[in-house]
Amino acid sequence: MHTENIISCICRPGGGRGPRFPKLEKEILKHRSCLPVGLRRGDDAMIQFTITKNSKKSRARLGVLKTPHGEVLTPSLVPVATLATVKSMRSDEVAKTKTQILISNTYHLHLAPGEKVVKNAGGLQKFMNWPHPMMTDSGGFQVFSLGFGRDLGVGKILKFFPGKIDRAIEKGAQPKFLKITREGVRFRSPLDGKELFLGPKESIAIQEKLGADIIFAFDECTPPLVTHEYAKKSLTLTHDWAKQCLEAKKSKQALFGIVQGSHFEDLRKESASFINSLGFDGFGIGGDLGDSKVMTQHILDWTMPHLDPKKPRHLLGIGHLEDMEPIIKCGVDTFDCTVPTHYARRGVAFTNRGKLDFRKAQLLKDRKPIDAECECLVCREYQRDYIAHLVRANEITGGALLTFHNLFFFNTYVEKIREKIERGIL
RNA sequence: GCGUCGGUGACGGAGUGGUCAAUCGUACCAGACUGUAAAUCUGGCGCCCAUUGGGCUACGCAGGUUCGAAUCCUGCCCGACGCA
Repeated sequence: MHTENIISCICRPGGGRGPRFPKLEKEILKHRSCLPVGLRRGDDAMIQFTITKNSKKSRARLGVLKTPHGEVLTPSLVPVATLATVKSMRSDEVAKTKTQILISNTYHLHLAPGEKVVKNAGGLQKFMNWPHPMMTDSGGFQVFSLGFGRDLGVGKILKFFPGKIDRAIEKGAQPKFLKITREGVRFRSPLDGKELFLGPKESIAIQEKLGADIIFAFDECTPPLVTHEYAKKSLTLTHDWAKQCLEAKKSKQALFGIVQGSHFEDLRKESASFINSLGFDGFGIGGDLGDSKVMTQHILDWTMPHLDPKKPRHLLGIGHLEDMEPIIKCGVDTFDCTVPTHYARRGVAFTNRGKLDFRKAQLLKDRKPIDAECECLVCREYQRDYIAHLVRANEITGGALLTFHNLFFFNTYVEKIREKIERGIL
């Protein structure tokens, strides 16, 4: 039952036809955050998710995610703007890449410039001149990337790791540079050694000041190579934090709970059911995603059936081109990924004929656009030789042009997937 | 013309008798990158074979000293600066 309805029953007995008690209503609404977690459902939040079509061929669906800053047609890529910028790009340029929504980061924005600065500016959107939808990640990924990820030099998906059995992370293990406790995580910045404590309450407080439309619960993103025991223990922590996040939130921002459970079927199912039961506005699917794309698929297959189908599901940190169709077919509505922006700054463009590395000298003699079929501004107005020159000369404009193209290309790619769902072929 | 200092791999620049095919940086070549410690990181970079390894040619040029020279000596060539 929706919160507003509950309040309505209390204040307007007789299905709304009875006498009204506006003062009581106002009072209850004021203390809405004191309601038990289970009663405080997502309808408080200022997002609305409408599914416009369910695929008959897969779990894929089309939807519209309404936020106070506009609508997002789903499935959608969420480009990453960690420090309140899509690196190398102006926000008005990003808007021309078919980007609908961005995600920024709690941990990094807290360290610089600090959430107060952002709040003073009127929130993230005003701060960075992006008057469109936004999310903030909770800092949970940094528990991994600055923790075991840093220690072992591995990413979310384990590709190859020599001696991986000896390096398995056992229950009770701690990363070298941070400490994970029941209350939260004590970080030490690898940049300047600065300490930062982030737990569910801290993360939510920061995200409320940052003011994105959608915020995420603080979780422990588990590394690959964890034992079942470690993952299980970590899961109780993440679940505990999830409840605390719901309790801590006072704003009307939508809060997404994050499903963990590593690559273990029982834990993923348990986590999905539990997170689903708490009354979040939507879901994030996080953590390590196995050692192959097949495994990622399994993980999604275990998870999705346990999540309320009416609520949006965001897959955290996945989005190579070849990943998109499979994850969308599993029922993912939004997903963020650093790949398009990250690769661009390394000189790599994505095209209909594969990756193109602009560091290669041969492109200096190439007068063609990045991708003849791409309709982005860069492909219409610039040629490969110039971009190769910029990249090789280490000119920031090279990274900027490639970022523009990659974002446009990735967004167009998702757009085509949406069309496929629309036409019933996916 | 005299004097001083100097000439090292594509470039900048260490090394000043053996452990030197020569530290390091740049450039170049290759590879990696999935909720961004990321305009980053890793590897290669005289030539020829090779799996560890081996052979050859090299520190301006030509000689010399020495068991051994990029390193010491002599001459020459070139450069910078100073004095005429």
